[in-house]
Amino acid sequence: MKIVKNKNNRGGVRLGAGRKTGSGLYGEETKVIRVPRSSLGNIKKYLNLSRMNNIDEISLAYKETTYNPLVLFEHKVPAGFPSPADDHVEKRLDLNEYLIKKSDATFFVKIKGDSMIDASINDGDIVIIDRSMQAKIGDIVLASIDGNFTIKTLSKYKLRPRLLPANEKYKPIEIDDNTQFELWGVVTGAVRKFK
Amino acid sequence: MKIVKNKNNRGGVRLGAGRKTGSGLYGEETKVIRVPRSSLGNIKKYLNLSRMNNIDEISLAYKETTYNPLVLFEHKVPAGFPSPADDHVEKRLDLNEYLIKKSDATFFVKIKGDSMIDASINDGDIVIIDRSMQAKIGDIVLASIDGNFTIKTLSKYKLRPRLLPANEKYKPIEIDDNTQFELWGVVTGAVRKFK
DNA sequence: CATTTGAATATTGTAACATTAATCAAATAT
DNA sequence: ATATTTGATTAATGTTACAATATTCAAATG
Repeated sequence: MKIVKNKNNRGGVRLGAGRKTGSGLYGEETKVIRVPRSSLGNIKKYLNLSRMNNIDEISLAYKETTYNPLVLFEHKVPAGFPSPADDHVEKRLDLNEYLIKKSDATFFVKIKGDSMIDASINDGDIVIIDRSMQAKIGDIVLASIDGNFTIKTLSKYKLRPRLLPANEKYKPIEIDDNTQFELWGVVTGAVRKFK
Repeated sequence: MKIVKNKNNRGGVRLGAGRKTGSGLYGEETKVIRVPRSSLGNIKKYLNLSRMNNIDEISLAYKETTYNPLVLFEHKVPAGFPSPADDHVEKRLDLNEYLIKKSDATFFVKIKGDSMIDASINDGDIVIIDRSMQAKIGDIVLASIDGNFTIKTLSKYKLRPRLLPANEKYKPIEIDDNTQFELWGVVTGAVRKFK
């Protein structure tokens, strides 16, 4: 047997050596989960998404509508506008009820960017999406194109789907056989907070 | 030591016994993957949604754009926005909660006309009004002018209040001593229904 | 013939492990 | 002096292992 002595004698114990926390792919803690094989591709693709286009974040609809009775005046209010304190003219409105049909199939997406500005959907708005609804031509939809999420108007061009941004600055997106195209749901409403 | 004999003598080796493949949650093979913690909630939600919704296809009659839902990911969570990333508890967004601060002082008005179109408030929208809030210059307010109600941006001109429409077609409304002017509240949000 | 029961086996969440990657400062080279 | 090389060190990551659970079957029982 031959004992090989190291040519080099470098390195050694060093204080504070080693990889730093947060130096990983995600820069944060990770967890192990088990997922169905058919979803693996989508999930990995999602994890690899570098940018999100005009989607900021997402959340689910509240399950039980907290019926929060409030007054609604709907009209052109001529002279003699009724006081909101007058309870005989009031209509009650639950925003959840008004804006959400199927809460199980509904979720929210916060909008980033100005690509839907002509449809009065602005940066910071939250749009309401129904996943169970059939998308028709002309509907505003949430879709993913080659891994990027976007909210656009669904249209048709030469027998293929096409996505139209509601802002002249942007071009329509054509879908061909080489385009990964997935429809996530139909935008049924939008809310905005001023204050 | 005491030897306990089983009262029962059932069961035993049986051919073909045991759980069947495909009897699991997803009905298919699963795999284990590691994902960043902030994505956990959305991935789980995605897995839930795709399980309970067997949506098949986009309604465009044209073939192979199969509905293959993808995961949305959430990056930043502003204050007050519930985080779907919470491990077990699936938090949901309550629109009433999100848009209304003081329900006692809040009421709704349905918008007619296009005078606020530049503020992305359109005909048919419902705006949310807080009566208890102190109106500041720049706020969108509900006011009555000589008995007519209107929604405009509050501004100031020569020490007097002035109401600005958010549409170039319309002129600012000046308030003088002969004008009946009353502030009814501050517009804190708006909702719109597409479908 | 219906019900009870324990064996059998897939499922599923999590822990453990091995491999890879990143980081540091001493040792060496220039 | 300054730059480069190097191995120790430690986090990150993908995979396997494992324990607990859920499901299914048919023999034993009533």
